[in-house]
Amino acid sequence: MTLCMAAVTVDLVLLTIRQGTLQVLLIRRGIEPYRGRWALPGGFVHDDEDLDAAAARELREETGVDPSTGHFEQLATYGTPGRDPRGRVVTVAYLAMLPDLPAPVAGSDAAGAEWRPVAESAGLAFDHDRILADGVERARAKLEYTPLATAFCPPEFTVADLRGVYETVWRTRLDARNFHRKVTTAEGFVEPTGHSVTRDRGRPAQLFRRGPARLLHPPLLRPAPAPDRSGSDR
Amino acid sequence: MTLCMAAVTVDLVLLTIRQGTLQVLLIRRGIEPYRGRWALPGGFVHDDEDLDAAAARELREETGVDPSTGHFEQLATYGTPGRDPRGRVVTVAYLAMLPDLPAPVAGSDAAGAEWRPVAESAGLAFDHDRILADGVERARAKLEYTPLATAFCPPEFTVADLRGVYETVWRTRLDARNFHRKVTTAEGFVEPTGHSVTRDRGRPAQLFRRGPARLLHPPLLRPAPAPDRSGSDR
DNA sequence: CGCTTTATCGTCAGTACGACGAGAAACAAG
DNA sequence: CTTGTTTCTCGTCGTACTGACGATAAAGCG
Repeated sequence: MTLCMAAVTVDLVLLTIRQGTLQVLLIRRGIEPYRGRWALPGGFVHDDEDLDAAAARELREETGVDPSTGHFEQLATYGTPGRDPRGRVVTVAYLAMLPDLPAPVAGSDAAGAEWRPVAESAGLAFDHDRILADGVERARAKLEYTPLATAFCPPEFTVADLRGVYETVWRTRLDARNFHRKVTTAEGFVEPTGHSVTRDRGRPAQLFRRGPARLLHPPLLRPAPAPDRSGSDR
Repeated sequence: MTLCMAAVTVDLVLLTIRQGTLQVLLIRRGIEPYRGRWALPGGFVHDDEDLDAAAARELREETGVDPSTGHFEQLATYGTPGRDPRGRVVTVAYLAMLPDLPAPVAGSDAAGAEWRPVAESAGLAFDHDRILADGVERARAKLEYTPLATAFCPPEFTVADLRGVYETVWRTRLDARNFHRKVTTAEGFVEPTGHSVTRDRGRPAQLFRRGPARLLHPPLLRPAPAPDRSGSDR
């Protein structure tokens, strides 16, 4: 039995919503392999560094954002032989859902870090297409039974903002009135701040902040996910 | 930046239901560290071997079971420095939900492989307590919105068998009549075989097989998971 | 001041679910 | 063979939740 030693990296699927579209932070690779191609940000895990800590460090390095902003979780691990032509590399992917950052990609050490629409992100380096797809699918599913849509929002937001998150991530249109009822009556989903704002036009909207709930009971299900979906393992 | 090379292993959380309790396959360790303690089965990933393939191989080696039996998925990855006193070891954990195997632990190469109740499995080697807990929690959650409870059942089973799976894994009691309605009317959950069997006493029950659905719409929610649950990340 | 736009509240019917009654079909005991 | 017990299966009822959609409130615009 061969004992496998491998390089261990973390890759980040950083999702946010900008200009009404779901966007992911990508880096233009400056070196081979895949030079000039877009890739997910990531890097090697240090000796004596926890996986979560490595991912959090990369997040800070790439975006200057504190991991406590938004939501952060381990996604999955990818280690198919040959996924990196330089040798055996096992990567632990992390998924983050972040609000639209005012100072985007500030302290980034990677040259060409950029928010790019997920819909136009095919053709990434390595197996990052797959990792991104898995991350997006995870985010879609989590919106159903958790209040994590608020992770895409700033500290204070309106019901319409929150609805926009669902509509963007799910690529659906939701009824504003039913959504409003669901969100405001669900226990611990959002809490009113008392303030209100006027956006563009129309009646001013109440501002809310995140509530304490970690799960939605009952969940907020997607309209009709087609008669059957493919196996959602991994 | 230190480039981290690590040994990569796979660990298996193999769950089944035996004698009305949720059980996990454990191995009595014959060598240091943690000699004599129970641990999850697992082993090193071979060179040029995919992670999924390594997990499937271990499953076959430990149980003689084909991975297509039951359900099999990646759970999470654990790589905290010091989790293995021998050096940096990153382990990719896999979760399997298996029917009660007629020939249990047959081709097992590990000396003392044994099915043991999850409830009595505290004090495992390494961080396996945590991995097991994560696996059980994942299984509990998946029963809600997937038809994977059938993975614990043999090819043909009764509604009562299936209800037993839910009751055992959730440690709850469900109303037999409501459960029967839910299962038989949910699209693609189960399909009648036409046969029926008499178990101990009582009216004979219809036999079913797994249906084609991968998701339950709407889900089968647990009664009342306490007012609030802790963060369920990782 | 109407008109448009957005936010919020309300209504109504259909679906799903929890609680529970009742019949059907087996076995065991008398 | 009858009665009782057990388990499976079908129904009923009230409540909760959801989807469709009408109506009102409160802003900006011309």
